[in-house]
Amino acid sequence: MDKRHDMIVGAMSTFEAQGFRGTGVDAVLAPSGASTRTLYKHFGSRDGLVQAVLEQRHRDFMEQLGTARSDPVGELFSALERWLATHGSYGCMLLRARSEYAGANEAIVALVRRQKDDFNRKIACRIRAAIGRDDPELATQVWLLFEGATAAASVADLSVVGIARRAALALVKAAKVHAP
Amino acid sequence: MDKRHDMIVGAMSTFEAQGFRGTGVDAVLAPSGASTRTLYKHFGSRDGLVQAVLEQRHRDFMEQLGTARSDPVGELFSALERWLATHGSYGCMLLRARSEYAGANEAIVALVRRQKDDFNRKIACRIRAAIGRDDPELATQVWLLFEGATAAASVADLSVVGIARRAALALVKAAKVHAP
DNA sequence: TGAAATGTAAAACGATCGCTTTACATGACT
DNA sequence: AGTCATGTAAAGCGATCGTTTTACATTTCA
Repeated sequence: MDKRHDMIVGAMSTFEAQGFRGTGVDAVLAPSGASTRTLYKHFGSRDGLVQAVLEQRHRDFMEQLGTARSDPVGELFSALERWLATHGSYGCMLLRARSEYAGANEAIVALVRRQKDDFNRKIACRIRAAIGRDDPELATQVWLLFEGATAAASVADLSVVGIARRAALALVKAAKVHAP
Repeated sequence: MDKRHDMIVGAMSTFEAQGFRGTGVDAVLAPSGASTRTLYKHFGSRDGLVQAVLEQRHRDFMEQLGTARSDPVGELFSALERWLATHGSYGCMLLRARSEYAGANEAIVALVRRQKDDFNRKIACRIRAAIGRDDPELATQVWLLFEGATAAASVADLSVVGIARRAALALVKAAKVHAP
């Protein structure tokens, strides 16, 4: 049962650096040292492993965000900066998978959509903690800054995350002043 | 010389819908009806065609943005909405190519970085037109909203573009009030 | 007219793909 | 002790990959 996790972790780092469709199973299994036989025993297919990797990825990411505390929105971006510093900036793995498997594996496309909905619920929660009420448009704006910073960091330096953070906090502050 | 352009246009729509690495040359050439022989005569390799597609894409996109007029920043997002409505929402093709060819074709990675720098210069120009001075941080924030909306539209509906636009205009307005 | 340029159609190249199979090693648990 | 689960190693499956090649049709223009 431990090997399964090793394969997921190893495959995740390979997919991260090389993309999904352009990488063969041998390269995907190399980091964990697993044989192809074990791959098909555990996951049924290459795409099955990809799905497992994406599910693990989303769990890791959501966990790592922590819970809202003194600065619910700002800490969202602190978490992103920490994540990118340790994992590297390659763009959002979930969206990358979605775009590579569009028209080839609808289960993966649907999975990513659900994961992004999940993430949006978390952001809405942080907004409520920050301004004391729901504000769907503000939540979406913070989401866009978050996704924008994630994408931009792959072609610019990590300072874009702090810049996104200040934009988000400015929008939150403006929403806090004005009545609903 | 016309066939070359047909191949680029046809390949672009195939890459857009199916991604880059997961699509064979036959599928890429199908829309233009060109033979593989013509492909290698014009572009030397499959990757050569990919590069030509990306260059054409960037040109099309930058042209379509038009020139700053009454609302330099807001019109950036109007243009994005128009673009996504006609081309479909699959995420930024340039960033998608970058992430698929990372570790496999450094020329493509470098090309996309240059294209994004180019786009950032255009945004900085719009910011100057809007507030009468340079503001690099504000320009980056508008860029992040733009990239965020482009990415988000692939998993949410097109209304995210209007929401990004309002965030951008709010940030610009705040920058216009306060002194540098 | 006739050679050069530009195109399609189709077969075939070796390499690699995702996947299956056979054979064998290791521990764990009743 | 012996079975069962879990693993590696390695050969091989047919299919498909990017690319090259051969053969032939068409336009262009000196």
